[in-house]
Amino acid sequence: MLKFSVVEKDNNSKARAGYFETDHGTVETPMFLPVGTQGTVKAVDQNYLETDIKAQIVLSNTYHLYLRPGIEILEKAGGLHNFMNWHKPILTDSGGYQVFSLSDLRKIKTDGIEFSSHLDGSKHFFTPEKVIQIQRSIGSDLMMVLDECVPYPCEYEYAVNSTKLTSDWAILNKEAVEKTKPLYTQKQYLLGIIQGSIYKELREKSAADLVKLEFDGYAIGGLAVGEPTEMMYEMTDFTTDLMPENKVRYLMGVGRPENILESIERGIDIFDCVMPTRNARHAIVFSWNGVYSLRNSKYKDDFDKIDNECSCYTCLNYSKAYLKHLFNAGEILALELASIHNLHFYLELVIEARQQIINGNFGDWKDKTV
RNA sequence: UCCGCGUUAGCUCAAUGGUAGAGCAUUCGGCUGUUAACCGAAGGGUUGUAGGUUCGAGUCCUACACGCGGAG
Repeated sequence: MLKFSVVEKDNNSKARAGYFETDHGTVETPMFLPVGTQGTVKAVDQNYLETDIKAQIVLSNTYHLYLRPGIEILEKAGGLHNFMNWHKPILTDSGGYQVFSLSDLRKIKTDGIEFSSHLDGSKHFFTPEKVIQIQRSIGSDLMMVLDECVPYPCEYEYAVNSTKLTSDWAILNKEAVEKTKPLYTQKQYLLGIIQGSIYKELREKSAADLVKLEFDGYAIGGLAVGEPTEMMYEMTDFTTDLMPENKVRYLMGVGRPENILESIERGIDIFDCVMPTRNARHAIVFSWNGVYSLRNSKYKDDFDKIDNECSCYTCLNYSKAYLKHLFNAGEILALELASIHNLHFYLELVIEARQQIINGNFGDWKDKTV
């Protein structure tokens, strides 16, 4: 069982500072997971992730790694940690999100999901058992159950059936983990995913079904898929009350800096999102002074750093004008430098949030920051 | 000097005599468990100049200017 400890609780909200331990190290919460779908956080070398960005854990993806390079290569490499030379914890998503994002290429059946590979059109069938088996081959420290991430809006009738499917699969995921063993030396834990779209009674049912199964931690899935932000906050707030206090809580796919702080306040411990990396590649940078686009012409002769308070590699060495030039010229260094900065900012944000919770000042700090 | 080809958006180029467009560039948006170094929108034109033919000319005719190639 994954041991999650709460270090300090906020007096005025559900925010909490804690940590959990894996065989690849401790993760202090609240924490943000850089997204490394294909065994790489796009445009950022593992060395920067560890030393400059101070990432404590990264997320990777079962579906993508299964298609390429494939489980045979991953096993030959001795697992993903060895393969990508990353020595800290890895969490793998199951492919449930690809049910949502590759909706034209898949068919959902009662016992699993049929995918047409987006790479070569070949057919693949994902079941809860199969997804656990692949995550064994990957060797992720934290595995995710196979679920269905439904779009927004979602008809009630569809959400009822989908939530039941995710609950049924949760049982099979759990059994598959109990029936199999890790291929490598590290322990592997399994997190359940609470679904239910925007319907509170379905979130309640989903949470109840999953809590019974005693997962190592619990995620909220199916949010940040297009619903209004207030609705996302409300569902998060509602759902964290249904989740065990002594298990890590993961809000999948969220989000913007303000979404993360608001969700910490509502009791979430870990987050992942493509936003800092994808937006970096699209010339959008985050800072303590807000978000801005290095595409804008006003930065062409702005020789200040992206953020005067930032201590990241990019800000220590380069100006906005230079970054803008690199983006305009289509130079790949732009993608790397902006990604390093954004991830550094996201990590600093959650690390600072943790410190503020411990100091008993989270609420005031959050209000000033958002 | 003659012959041929060419001249259309900032650039490279489209457009059977019938509402002048595209790509790139520029400017501005959007990205939330990555099919995304991606996607979208906007601005931008006396079609080299001056005439002519025609209901109508970027398109046909004449002259001139400029560029490229060839001949002498």
